[in-house]
Amino acid sequence: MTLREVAQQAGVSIATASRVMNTPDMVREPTRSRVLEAAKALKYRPNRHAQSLVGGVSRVIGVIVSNVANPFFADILQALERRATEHDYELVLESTDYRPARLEAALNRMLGRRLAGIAVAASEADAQVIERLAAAERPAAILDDSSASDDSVTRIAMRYDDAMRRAVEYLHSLGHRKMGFVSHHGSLDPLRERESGFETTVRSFPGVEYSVAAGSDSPDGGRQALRSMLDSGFKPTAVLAVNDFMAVGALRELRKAGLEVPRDVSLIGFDNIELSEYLTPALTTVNVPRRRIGEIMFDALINDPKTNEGIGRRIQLEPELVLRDSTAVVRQSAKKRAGAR
Amino acid sequence: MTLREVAQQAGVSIATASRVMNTPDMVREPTRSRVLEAAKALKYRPNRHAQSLVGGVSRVIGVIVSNVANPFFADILQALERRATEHDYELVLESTDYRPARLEAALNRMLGRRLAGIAVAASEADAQVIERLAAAERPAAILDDSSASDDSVTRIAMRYDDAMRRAVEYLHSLGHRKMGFVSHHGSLDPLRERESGFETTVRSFPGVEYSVAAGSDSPDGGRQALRSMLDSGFKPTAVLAVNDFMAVGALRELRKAGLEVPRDVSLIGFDNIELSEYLTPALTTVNVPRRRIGEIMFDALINDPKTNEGIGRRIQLEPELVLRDSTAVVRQSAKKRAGAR
DNA sequence: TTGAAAGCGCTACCAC
DNA sequence: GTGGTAGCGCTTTCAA
Repeated sequence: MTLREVAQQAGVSIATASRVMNTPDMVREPTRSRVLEAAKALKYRPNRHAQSLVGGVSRVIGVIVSNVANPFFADILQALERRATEHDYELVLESTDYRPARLEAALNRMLGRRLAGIAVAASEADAQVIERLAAAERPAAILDDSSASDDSVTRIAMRYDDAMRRAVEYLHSLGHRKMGFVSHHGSLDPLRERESGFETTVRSFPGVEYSVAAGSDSPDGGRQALRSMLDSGFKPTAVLAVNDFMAVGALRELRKAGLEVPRDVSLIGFDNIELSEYLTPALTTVNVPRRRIGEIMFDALINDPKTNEGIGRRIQLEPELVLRDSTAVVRQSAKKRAGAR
Repeated sequence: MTLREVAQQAGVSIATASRVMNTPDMVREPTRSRVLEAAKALKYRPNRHAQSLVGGVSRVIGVIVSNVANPFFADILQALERRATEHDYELVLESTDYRPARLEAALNRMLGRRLAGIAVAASEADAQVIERLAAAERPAAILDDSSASDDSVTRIAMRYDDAMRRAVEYLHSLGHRKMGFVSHHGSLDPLRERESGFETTVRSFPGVEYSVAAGSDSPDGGRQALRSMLDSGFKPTAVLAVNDFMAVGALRELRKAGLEVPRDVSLIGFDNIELSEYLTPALTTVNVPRRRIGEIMFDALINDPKTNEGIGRRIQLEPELVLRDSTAVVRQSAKKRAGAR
C-alpha cells in the first residue's frame, strides 16, 4: 500500500521508487520495471495527502455554487468536471443554497486545503468574498463579480442589466405595458443586477406598470411567486423571470390561472438552460454561456500554457436574448392603446 | 499560517496549540485564549492534508455520478451535499458521462485519497466496481447494484423492472398495443434493467408490438431517439422513456411530428424529476426518491449513531408510478381492435 | 543512477 | 496542564 512497501518488495530505496513514479527517465531500466511490477503487485496507490503535504498544492480545485439542482449551475459544474478530468484534476464541491453564511464556511474549508484553485459561481458572492479570495494568494475564478481589484482572481462578468434592458425593451416594443418580475428570495448582488436591470428599464418607460414577486430557486418557487403576484391583484401582460428554472414554474401557474402563453401573457426567462427550449411554448430567454463559463474558470485556475489566457483577468461575456415562442404582441383586449397585429 | 507559528506567537508548544484546536477542554483558560487569539491574528487554517495524513482518514466523501447535468443525479448530489455540510464533511465529485473507463479512473483516484467513504450513483457500475469497492475496506454506498456480496458496502436497490412492468401494464390497460422505448446509449446494468423490464413485460403481452431507440442522456438525445424511431416507420401509440430527462425531448419531438400527447400518443417517463410535473402535459412517470437516496448513502457512509442504520446493508426502495396528464386511453383511429371509451 | 535523510503540518503518546 | 517528539507517506536535495 505505501511507497516504502513497494520499494522493499522491489529491493530498492524509497527514493528510487518515488523517482520511478514521478520521473521515470531518471531510473535505469532493470530497476524501473522491478519497481513498477512491485507497485502493480501491491496495488500501490499514492497517498494524495502525503503528496500534497510535501508538494505544497494538490491537483484539486474547489468549486462553490449556489444550487446544484438548478441546471444553470449543474451545467457549469459539468463543464468544470470535464475539464478537470481531462487534466487529471479532482473537484471538491460545495453548494451554498444561496446562504452567505454557507459561502463563508465553504470558503473557509477550501482555504484549509492546498487547492490548486477555487472557482466560485455563487450568486451571493460579495466584495468580501473576493477580498478573501484575493488574500489567499491562490488562483481563483469568480462569476458575476463587479468589483474592481485585480489580483490572482479571474472575474467573469456579464452585462445582466443590459440583457435585461433588451428583454424589457423587446416586450415594450410588443406593446406590453404591465410587466411582472419573478425573483429570488435572498438574492444578492448578481441576481439583484437582473432585478434592478428590470426595474431601471421599466421605470424609464413612462406608463409602464410593474410588480415584483419572489420565491425560492426552483420551479415551485417560481410558481408561488407568480401566484402571489396574481393574488395581489396585479395582472401582467408579460412576465420576466430571474432564471429559467423559476420561469418553468411561473409558466405552469400562468396556465393554471387560465392564462395562455403567449396569447394572454408573454414570458421571458433567463439562462437558456437546455430545458427551456423543450417547454411548451418554447421559452424566450436570455442565453448565458454556461459551458463556456465553466471552461474559462478552469483554464484560468490551472495555468495550462495551451489554453491559459492569463489569470487575474476580467472577462466580459455578453448574454443575448433568444427569441422563441413564449412571447407575442400584447392582446387587444388586455391593452387598450396598443394595437395587436 | 501553520500551527507552529500560532504556537510561537502564543508562546506555547505546538502540542498545546494542537490541543486547543482539537480538545479545548484539556487546556486551561489563560493559555487557551492566547492560542485562539494568535490563531485568529494569523488567520490560521489547519492543513487538511497534514491532518488526514496523520489521522488516517479525512472528513471527505467521494461521490461518483454518471451525469451531473441530469437532474436525477443533481438531486442526489444536492441531498448528499446538504448532509455533508451539516456534518462538516466535504465532497469530492467525479462524473463519468456513463463511460465505464471513467468510472474506473475515478475510482482509482478516490481510492488514492483517504476518504471517509465513497458513494457511487453511476448507472454503469458493474460487479467489478463493487468488488473493488469492497476490497478497499472503506465504507461505500452504491445505487442500483444487484450483486449479492455483503461487506462494507451499502447497496440501494430499486425494483426498476417491477416499476417498468407496472408502467407497461398500465399502458396496456389503456388499450395501447404499440409501444416505443426511448433508451440510452452505452447504458449498462441498471438502465438495462429498465429497458429489459420493458421488453420482458411487453413480450408477455401477446399482440403488442414494440420498438427501442437510443440517444444520449439529454433532452436532445431523447428527441433524436424518438425521431429515429419514427423514421424507422414504427408509429407507437405510447412511448416510455428510460428517464424524464430524455422524455422531455421525446415529448418535444412527438409534438413536432404533429402528434399530440396524450391524445395521439401517451408518454411515460422515469425518475419524477421536479420538472416533469411542469411540462405540458404534466408527465406521467415513475417516482424514484432521489433525496432519500442521497441521504441514505450519506448516512451509510458516516457512522453517525443518530442516523446510521448500519452499513453493509441492502436497502430496497420501491419506485412507484405517478399518474399525470401525459397518458390516456388509446385513440380509436390509432388502434382498431381496442375500444376507446 | 541510486540511497540517505530532511522535512511538509499535524496528531497523539509519553514525560514532566 | 503542558512540552517534547515520533511518525503519517511522500518528494527532494545532497552525497556517494
